[in-house]
Amino acid sequence: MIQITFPDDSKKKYKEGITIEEIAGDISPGLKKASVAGYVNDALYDLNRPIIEDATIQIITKNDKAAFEVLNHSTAHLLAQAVKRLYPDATFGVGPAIDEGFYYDINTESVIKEEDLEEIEKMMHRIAEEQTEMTRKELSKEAALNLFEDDKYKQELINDLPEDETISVYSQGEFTDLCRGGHIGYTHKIRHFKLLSIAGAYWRGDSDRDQLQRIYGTSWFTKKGLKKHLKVLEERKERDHRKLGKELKIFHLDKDAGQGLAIWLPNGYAVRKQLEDYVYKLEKKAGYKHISTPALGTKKLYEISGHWDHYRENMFPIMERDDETFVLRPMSCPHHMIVYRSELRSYRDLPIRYAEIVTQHRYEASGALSGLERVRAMTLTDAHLFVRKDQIKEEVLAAYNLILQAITDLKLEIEYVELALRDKDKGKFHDNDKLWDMAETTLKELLDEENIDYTPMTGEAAFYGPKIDIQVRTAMGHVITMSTVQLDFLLPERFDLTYIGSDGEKHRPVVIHRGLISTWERLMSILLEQYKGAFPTWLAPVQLKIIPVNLELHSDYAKKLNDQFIDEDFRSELDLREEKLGYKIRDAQTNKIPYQLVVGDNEIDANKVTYRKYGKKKQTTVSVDEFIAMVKQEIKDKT
RNA sequence: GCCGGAAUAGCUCAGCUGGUAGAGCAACUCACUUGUAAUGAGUAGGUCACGGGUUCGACUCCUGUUUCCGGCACCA
Repeated sequence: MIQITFPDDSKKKYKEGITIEEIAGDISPGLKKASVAGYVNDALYDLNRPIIEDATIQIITKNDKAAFEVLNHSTAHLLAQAVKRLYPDATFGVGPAIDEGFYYDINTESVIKEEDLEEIEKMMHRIAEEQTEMTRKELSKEAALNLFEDDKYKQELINDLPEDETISVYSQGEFTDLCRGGHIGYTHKIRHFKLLSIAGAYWRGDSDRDQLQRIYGTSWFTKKGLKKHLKVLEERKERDHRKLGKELKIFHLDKDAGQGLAIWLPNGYAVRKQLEDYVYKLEKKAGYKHISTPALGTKKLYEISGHWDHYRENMFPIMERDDETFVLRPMSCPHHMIVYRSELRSYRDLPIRYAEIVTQHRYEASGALSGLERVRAMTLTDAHLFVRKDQIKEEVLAAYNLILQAITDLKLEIEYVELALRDKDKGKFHDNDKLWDMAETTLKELLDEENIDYTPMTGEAAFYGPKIDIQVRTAMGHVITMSTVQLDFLLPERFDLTYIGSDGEKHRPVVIHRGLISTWERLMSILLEQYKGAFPTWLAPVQLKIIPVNLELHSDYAKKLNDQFIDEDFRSELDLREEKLGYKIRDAQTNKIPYQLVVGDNEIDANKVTYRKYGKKKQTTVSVDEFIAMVKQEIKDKT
């Protein structure tokens, strides 16, 4: 007999070899049905894995977060078994559960197509109906290597396992897979799933190695859950910034203009201008000075900065004219170093904060380009802060808080904060260990002191230094970098930047690179998805649309209002087209204009307006002055 | 860049196994002159992404290129 301790500290004796499923069944039939797996002394156990010693257990039920992972991981195994039946030559890479489902990487001579997924799915259902048990077996490394002797991927995985790690395999029917486990025990418990897509993926994420075929899918405990998720996927497409950007005439991409080279249309530029003005004001208040430097610079400038050595592959090819070689700038830091260097600086001058609206060009891999999210020409307000060492923390923190301010004002949410560190084994980082350690330690300390949760990311640093990256999740579910604060001890060295200290000696300043809210391109993609194209009034390309009920009778009043609104700095437009009222109203609504004003006799008589807020049915009649005050307040509040 | 898919009117899409293209919306014309999501009638609009091939004949089949889409790698 063994003693099982439950989360509430109650204890009960069971025969050795009892499973989570049996214990759940002992408590209640309902719990048995809802149980998915369990934690046994904090280790994830399959539903049907025998427990052989005294243990504290916790039953995972369908509603627990871990349950979804277990189910999806098990579904990945089911997928692999089905694929193996249909494609006997198939070998497998990894097949984990992910946020919203699972995938499995497959190597086969056959090319699996989108249309084949249906057949694979059918086979999965058939296997599930066979009601096979998923059983665990632990074995020695030697035995494991033997078992997978025809599978180079599994061999590699086994050889890379730590020596003390237990090697386990899971079998269901004829199919056996290397796996750490945490399974649902029986194939027939997997019922509501869908295969979603097929894509290429490099073995172990290494572009120099094999490319496998990756099948993505999602698996749920109920039909309703699956259906709901599929609907979410559908709805995401509706807020795709590429679709909204076209519908609302925000931007245009044209292959004759060049791939990844986005064109801002009037509506898009109207929004961007508001953002530019907003950021300018924010920076001015925070003590930044704005400058302007060229998009073109000498190759030498980028050799000094180190970009030529470390970033060349992301740069457009050089241009030669007379005896000079030029490059299109991918970043603005080198120019800002030059600006700093242009005068003699005193310790009293620091911190110096330079900001610039910069258009930069980067040669991004063609396959990476996507709408406004990844482009080859991008504009942002970039900034570099030149500080003394004793000012680092204060200035990094101030920059971080400025970022928080912008993210809050834009109603965005931070997904998580990354601390990007270097990987000493990778060559892409400059090699001054002392500077690196100093920079990394400083940032870590700061984040800890401020109680900011962060995820360390080894190898993700910029070549010149570590960075704090602020990640947001797009409506499409992608996590992307929104803002960044980077600490740089290298460029001051390379440009020989100095200031005169209180001791009369030359000292080295430190540079903080700061990206506030990404580039206008990326920000626009995020905002379009965030707002579903319905911009808040302060950003909307057109804020007010005035529609006269009758063109002959009410146009004069509409024009008068429009003039007045434009004098108030509102972005107001008149709709004087010879169309029906209903048509114009629909047009204003489909263009997601915040305020739609219909004016007729009632309004003229009382010098009032009747407005309808976008998305709302309610009509409100107020005096013109009241309306102006209300909209002004709303713009001010950024709501 | 890599793996897979796609490309038909300004936009969204139909077009079965080869017989040179169609709808809705938008545009234009005419009539209608309107109180909160599409007035009606008509007109025009296409080297079916581009190049090469197979064929009596190619939007359709083969092939190359370009761009876009789903991922991977890369990244703001």
